[in-house]
Amino acid sequence: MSCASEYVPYLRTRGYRMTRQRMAILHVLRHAETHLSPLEVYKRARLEAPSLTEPTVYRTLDFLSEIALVRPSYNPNGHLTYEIAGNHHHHLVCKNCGTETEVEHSLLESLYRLLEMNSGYRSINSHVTFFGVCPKCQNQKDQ
Amino acid sequence: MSCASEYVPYLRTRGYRMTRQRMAILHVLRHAETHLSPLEVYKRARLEAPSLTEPTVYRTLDFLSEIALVRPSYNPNGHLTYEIAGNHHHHLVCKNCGTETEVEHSLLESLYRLLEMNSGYRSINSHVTFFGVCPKCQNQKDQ
DNA sequence: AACATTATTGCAAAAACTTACAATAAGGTG
DNA sequence: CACCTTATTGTAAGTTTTTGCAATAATGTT
Repeated sequence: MSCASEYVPYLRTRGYRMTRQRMAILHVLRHAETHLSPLEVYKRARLEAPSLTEPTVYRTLDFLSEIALVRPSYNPNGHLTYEIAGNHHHHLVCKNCGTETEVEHSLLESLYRLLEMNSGYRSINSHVTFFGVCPKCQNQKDQ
Repeated sequence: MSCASEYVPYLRTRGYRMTRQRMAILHVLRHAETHLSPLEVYKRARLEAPSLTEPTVYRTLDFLSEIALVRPSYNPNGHLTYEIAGNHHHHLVCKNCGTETEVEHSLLESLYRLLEMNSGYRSINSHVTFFGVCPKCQNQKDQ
């Protein structure tokens, strides 16, 4: 019985079903220390659910993002990667070396409220990835 | 003589070359009223530069982003689209209908400075796309 | 204007991602 | 437990994006 079975009621109450494939994918994401690309997810989840195919991985990641069980974000190459939803944070990635830092959501909270007031939009809750140059790479350029 | 020739010195001083293909792509972006997908850029620029190929479009858009002549951003489907760089703004896109609103960069300026102070990162200048629900779609749900 | 250097392109193929649709199986009901 | 409904998957094929490398052409130099 996988640790992912705790998501069953969450799906059930929304009219969705738990499947071996979703179980495997959620399990992989829960135990990943970092963001994973769809291909990475596929490789790992296939071990648990051998019939799993790539289209299903793409669809499932998209679906799980939709219902907020996983959080998508863009890597420096502009490709989507995924991580399990949990502590709400954003990412700051070094343009040069790719090093990642987490950004507390609280830092963005007031900006989101401001955007909502200015634009009339609601429910702004996107995960955002910022790019900059990290301290280490700054020093290298100084030399 | 295309309007894009004014970019020649910008490229030249950085050690890059102006080509018919880059000219065509810059021209297309300058006259586009909105973001364009690589395919759209390809279709339009090909009229000006018949030998143009898709790989070149992808490479050129990436290159022009790199040197800040065009600004990339993500559409609601997560695909990259491009627009000519100019007035510095971000985008707020409706999750539901896709309507786009511009967000003044000044609203983000202080956040960027805050991020830099907290993280030690520098040169945070990413274009960001936010997603929310626009006023029109909010009303539809109320009914 | 011819030549040299090398940035840039086109080509061909691979890799990544998406879609349509028929087959499968999750979970509710009798 | 057998049956029904329909959410979900696999298959096969399409589209989009990326890559390696040889051919091309933009610019500086003579």
